[in-house]
Amino acid sequence: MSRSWKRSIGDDTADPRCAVTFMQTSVEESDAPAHTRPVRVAMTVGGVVPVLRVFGVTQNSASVCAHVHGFHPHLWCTTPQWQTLSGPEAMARFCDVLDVAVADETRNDDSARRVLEVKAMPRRDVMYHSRAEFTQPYFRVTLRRPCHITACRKALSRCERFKCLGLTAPFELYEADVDYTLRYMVDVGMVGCSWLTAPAESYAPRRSEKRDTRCQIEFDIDYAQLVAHDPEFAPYDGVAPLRVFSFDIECCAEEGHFPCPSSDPVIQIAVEMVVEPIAAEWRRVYTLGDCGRLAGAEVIACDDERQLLRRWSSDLVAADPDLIIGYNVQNFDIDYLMRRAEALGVIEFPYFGRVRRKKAESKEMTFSSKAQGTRKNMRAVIDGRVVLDVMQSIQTDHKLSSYTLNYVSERFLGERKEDVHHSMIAKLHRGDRNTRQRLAAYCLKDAQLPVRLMRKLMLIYNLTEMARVTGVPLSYLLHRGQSVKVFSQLLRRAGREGLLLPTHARDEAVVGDGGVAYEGATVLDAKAGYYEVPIATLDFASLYPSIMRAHNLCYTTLVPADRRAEYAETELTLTPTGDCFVKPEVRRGLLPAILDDLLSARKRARALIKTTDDPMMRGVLEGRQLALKLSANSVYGFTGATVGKLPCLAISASTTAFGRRMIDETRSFVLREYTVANGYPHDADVVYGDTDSVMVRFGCADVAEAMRLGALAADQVTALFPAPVQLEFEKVYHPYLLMGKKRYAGLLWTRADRHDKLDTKGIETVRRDNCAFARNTIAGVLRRVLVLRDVPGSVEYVKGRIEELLTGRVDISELVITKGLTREVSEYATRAAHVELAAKRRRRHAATAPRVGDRVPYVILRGHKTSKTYELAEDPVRVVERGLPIDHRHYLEHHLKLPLTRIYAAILPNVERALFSGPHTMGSAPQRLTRSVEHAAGISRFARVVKACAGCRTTLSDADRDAGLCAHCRVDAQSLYVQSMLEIDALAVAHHAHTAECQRCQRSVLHEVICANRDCALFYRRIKTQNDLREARARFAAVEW
DNA sequence: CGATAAACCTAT
DNA sequence: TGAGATAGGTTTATCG
Ligand SMILES: Nc1ccn([C@H]2C[C@H](O)[C@@H](COP(=O)(O)OP(=O)(O)OP(=O)(O)O)O2)c(=O)n1
Repeated sequence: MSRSWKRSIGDDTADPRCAVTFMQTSVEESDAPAHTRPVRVAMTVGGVVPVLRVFGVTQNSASVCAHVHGFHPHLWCTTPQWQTLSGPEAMARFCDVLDVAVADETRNDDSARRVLEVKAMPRRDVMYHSRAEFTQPYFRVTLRRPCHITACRKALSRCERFKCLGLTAPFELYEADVDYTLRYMVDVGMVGCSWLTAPAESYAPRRSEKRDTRCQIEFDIDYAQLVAHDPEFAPYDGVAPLRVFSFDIECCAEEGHFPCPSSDPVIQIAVEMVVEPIAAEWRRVYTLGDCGRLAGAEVIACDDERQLLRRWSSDLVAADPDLIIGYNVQNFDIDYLMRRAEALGVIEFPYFGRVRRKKAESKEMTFSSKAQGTRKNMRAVIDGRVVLDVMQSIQTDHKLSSYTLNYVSERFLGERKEDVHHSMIAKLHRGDRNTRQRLAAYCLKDAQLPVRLMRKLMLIYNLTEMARVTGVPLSYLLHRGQSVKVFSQLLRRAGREGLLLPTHARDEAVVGDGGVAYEGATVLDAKAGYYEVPIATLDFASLYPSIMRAHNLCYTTLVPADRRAEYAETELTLTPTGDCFVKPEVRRGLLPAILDDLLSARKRARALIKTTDDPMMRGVLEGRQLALKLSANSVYGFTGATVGKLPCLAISASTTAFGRRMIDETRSFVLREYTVANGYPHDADVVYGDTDSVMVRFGCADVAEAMRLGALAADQVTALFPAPVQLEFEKVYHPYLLMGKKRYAGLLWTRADRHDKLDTKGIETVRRDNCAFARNTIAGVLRRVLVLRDVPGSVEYVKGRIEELLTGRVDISELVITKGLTREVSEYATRAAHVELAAKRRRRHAATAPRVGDRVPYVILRGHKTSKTYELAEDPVRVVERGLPIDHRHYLEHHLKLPLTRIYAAILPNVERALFSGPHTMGSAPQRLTRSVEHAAGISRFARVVKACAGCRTTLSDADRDAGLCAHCRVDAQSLYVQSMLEIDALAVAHHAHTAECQRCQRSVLHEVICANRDCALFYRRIKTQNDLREARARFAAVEW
């Protein structure tokens, strides 16, 4: 076991007489001239051939690179005139003609043969069920290189080229859109993160002078020799010890500027190396200039930046990590380091991948999906190492209102983190060894946090499991979407049954009303109201997957309308959309089988949740369970994805149609069965339902009885439907506030003796685009009404909150609204506050401005009555720094009033009078805050400077200017004096308290607080009291007492 | 001014 | 050549 920073080179160097077994972490494409192949392979070819580099780790933590030879990509095709191609002679001619055609479609390639083989094989199309054992042969076209696949597709589309063979009809393509890496993995039965064995004597170890990589074990092997193990069974269900390299850099920018790699130096890099899941850890901090000692970390002080970069790069190579992690490392750190090294001419720097003589790269990628939106990111490509950007993982798995390291640390680790403002970084760097030591401590912390997040979120375990269940390599999980996972599973299942996936022609999707291709689920009308009796919730378990399994919905089971006559009625299922599928007894579909796998994995994850009491752990396992559920639902979604690889709306539309029928039947059953006429004390009512759930008012007053009836009804309804469809009694809401479709809140009970929690759906409290003030206030109301059952208390609470707001006592951090920037600023059709601000910020400071996919935080400032809201959005940090005036009344009118009115509509008569009139709505924000935006922004800069009375803030006449008080206030100067002193005193105390709290956070009272954590309420409070104090003192000083 | 479209985010 | 799906509520800008 490797127990040092450097990955030890011990007895692990491969002895060809022993087998090598390792866990695969990455599969990468490369190529080499065929004549240099060190191992014998089945197919003899010339020119450049592809070589797969399979990287991984042994159980002893030795790094491995297997150069896998002899695997060539292929696609399939067929033609209605297949009979023309019977016989070896015709095939040989076809092969030759195709080779020429492919050559004509290929650029920059050697002249060696491209079409290596065309072989007719008995296969079938996954589309449609067919009884026939054999319909027509399919031709497997093996090509030399991955780039020839595209060329071959183009060649096959040119019908005229094949006229000479008597082929005039267009070819139909199959599996012509499969990535080479995935093709290989599917064909050899290798799933992501699986264990592999190169058996003894099957491989050729690389002698040191022939090594291409820096892995400890490096060998060549024929692809047919490398054995892939099933991850289902021990010992191949485990995870190898992975070496994880986490780092963070600090740069020194010009005053007030964001660092720019062409001019601004990298001054520190902190690294934490860990071996997962073993707790071995090493820490190093590379500093520019000498630096005091750090506990638990080695300081490597460099005199020169070039030396620092070189040292970091070579240390990374020595550490030989499998995983490189960090927070936002792809967008910032890695890219910056590489650009910086280039600017400094440190040519050896980018060679920190595992492949010698290959540079790491950083390139821009955009990912776009409906659920995730559009995200533009840099992606670091480092051969043999997987880059896991913890920020990106959290962005895909969690919906948060901010994704800064500060915010997520607090959220997931429960600890505040300091953020050193860039101007401070330069100061600390330019100071002495002590200030640099301080900086190094921050830098190190930022390198350690990603490791802690990774552990807490169990990223490695969760990703490994997902890679194994869905079959895709780790990198696909990090950079691609749901569809490739479904595609991978489909390819595997189809392959096992001799079926081929047609390559879908990309034409315009048939889009119906509102840009939707087919009808989705039913949402029952909500009987809005406040229910004081228990409402039982019945919910189908994994509804769409269970429908697809129950009715055997699949490409392979679909029967086209004109072939129904070939089947007995009992062999078919007619779906509500009029589509027809064969029953599982005739043929079991691929999709149901895929869903079986995913759902059993989900079941295992759910079972694990019950084994722990730690809420954080439960949360993580819950996330894993949800990810598997999402994958299962995405199997359904894949069939409905009209811009995807294999849409089949008969499947997706039938699934939703069954779902609609089921929710209707469930509703009718409950209404019909649970009646006074049938001996129950009350007539039941279905007050709401969405897609797969019904909310039932059985009429009983106690929770236990509602649970009993709910469970009973669930079982009865389950019996109405084919297995594995199952209606579950899940929970009771009591009381229940139903506001409308997709909007409700209720106290949730899963057991009769105590409630679980307040559950809120769709209401403002769960929406990230509401400010915390609105969310917290509404949540406070819901808690008082539904949990404490104290309506009058809730009214008082609201009034108090409104008063706080209007008197300027609400912290700015509670008034920050965030909205996602969903596209480029120029692409918006209408103006919107967050978009205008994003544009403004770009003009101010392009490097720190929000990018597509980022969330834009803003507050609304006071402005002229004629101003549009979108003109009044401003960056919260700027607002605090400059003391810009917030439009508190805007928050009342636009973020609180309507939501609260809707909530109270079911609870209180005359909401307007009860909540929004009275003295608390008068407000009396301090004058300082009532300056208009124009004033603050300097539009009235040329106006004569007026001076206000320190007592009442009225404008002072020239005569009173020097005194600082108007005639009226001068009368009571003495009490004003006391008042002012008290105000200054209170502010000083508050400022001291905030500073002290920040010092506690930074774990040092000896130093000035330098944190600028925008996601920390304390930061805003501290700056605000600081400003208030300064102004109060200035006002005081302006008076001739 | 009222209707409608655009934008966002959520429920399932 | 990549991208699971649809339903629906609310706020704000814009159109007529
Ligand atoms: N991201 C999602 C969530 C749901 N659905 C569809 C398919 C689901 O079967 C159905 C019901 O959704 P639920 O959220 O109730 O989840 P499930 O029924 O799938 O799972 P369970 O109720 O077992 O948690 O809605 C979907 O297509 N995509």
